[in-house]
Amino acid sequence: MDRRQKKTRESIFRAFISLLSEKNFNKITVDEIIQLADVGRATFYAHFETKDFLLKDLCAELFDHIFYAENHSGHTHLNIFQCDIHDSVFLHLFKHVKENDNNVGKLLSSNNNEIFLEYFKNGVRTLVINHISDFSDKKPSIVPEDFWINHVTAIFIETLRWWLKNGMKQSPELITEYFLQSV
Amino acid sequence: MDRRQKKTRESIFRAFISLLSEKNFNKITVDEIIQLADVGRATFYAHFETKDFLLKDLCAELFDHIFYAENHSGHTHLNIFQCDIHDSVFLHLFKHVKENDNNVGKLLSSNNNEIFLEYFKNGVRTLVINHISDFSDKKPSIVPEDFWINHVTAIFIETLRWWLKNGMKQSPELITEYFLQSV
DNA sequence: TTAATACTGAACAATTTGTTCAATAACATT
DNA sequence: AATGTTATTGAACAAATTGTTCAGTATTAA
Repeated sequence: MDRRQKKTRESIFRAFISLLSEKNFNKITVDEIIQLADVGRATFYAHFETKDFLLKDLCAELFDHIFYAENHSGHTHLNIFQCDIHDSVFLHLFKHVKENDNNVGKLLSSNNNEIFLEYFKNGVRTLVINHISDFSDKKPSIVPEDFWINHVTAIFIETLRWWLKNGMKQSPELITEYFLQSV
Repeated sequence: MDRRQKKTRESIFRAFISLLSEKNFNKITVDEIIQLADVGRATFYAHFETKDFLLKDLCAELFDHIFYAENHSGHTHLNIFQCDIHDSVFLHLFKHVKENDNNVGKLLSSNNNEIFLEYFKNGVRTLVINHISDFSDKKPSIVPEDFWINHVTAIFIETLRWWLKNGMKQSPELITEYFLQSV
């Protein structure tokens, strides 16, 4: 990719994240973004069709490298499995968020944009589906499988949000314990 | 309240709910609302400062009579306790939503507006706090009290959303069982 | 009947959005 | 270093939307 394109794109993302952390998505104007990013108006629209697409692209940028990756044969798989095999994937995810807290954390805790949360939720859901057998001994027999997947996903998300809201005081290991115990 | 005011207000709410069920809050224009509600532009702004306030007022309209009520001495209390004492409050809440599914249900299942969900969540949270002792025997000892309140609240909300998303096929009694068992 | 109040609808300025275009700058390649 | 390609710029533009104003009309409560 052309160096200019990359710089513009990153500059817009940076500005956008900064604005998102202090105000609601719907209150942010394109003018604010391009002024903070210091790019021309036409440039913005050359990169992103609308503000909605900007948000969607940002989601992809932030999450895809955590959740998904492509191997050489073009298949998509869960990228998170490639990391340290000794951690549970959930502990691993908590660590990811903590390391990256200027971006993912900031956005997940500012309860602004469903699109963002929705995107993240889908990633976690995929993860949960792949690990649902770890929780099957805790599943009450009367609830349907689909309910249970939803349930575990929601608990993970809410644990994460609680952690972020309270300033990530606990270690990722302890939070993982909270998560696992409360399922 | 003047009969005209009441009619106008209700007409706007009706139109707004109808629009909310088919498109995102941010995509709805004031023009669409007043055309569907069949009221003048100036009238709309005489009732609601902005579209945001309209949403907030709608939340109050739909939820306050479920969650809160004022007694004659002016104190606010949980209205839900006044209903059938034999039901658990949670079963009761599921019933409320089912009866009112053209409004509350429609809006909660269309994952559009955080303001709406946030408002609802606060009501549920108050409820959970008042009943947290019912769940204390299930609470893992390592998690903090505040975490646990969050957790139970989230499970209730997610159970409700799952139920709505799947067309409320289960009875309120069964869903309450799902909820209680998965805590 | 009357006085107060709510509604109307059109007109208005101010913001915001998304597009266009010609000029300029940065880039990759030879 | 020269060249052709591509990205960026900034200004100008129409269209859509917001929120306000006001004089005229209709409804209400008493």
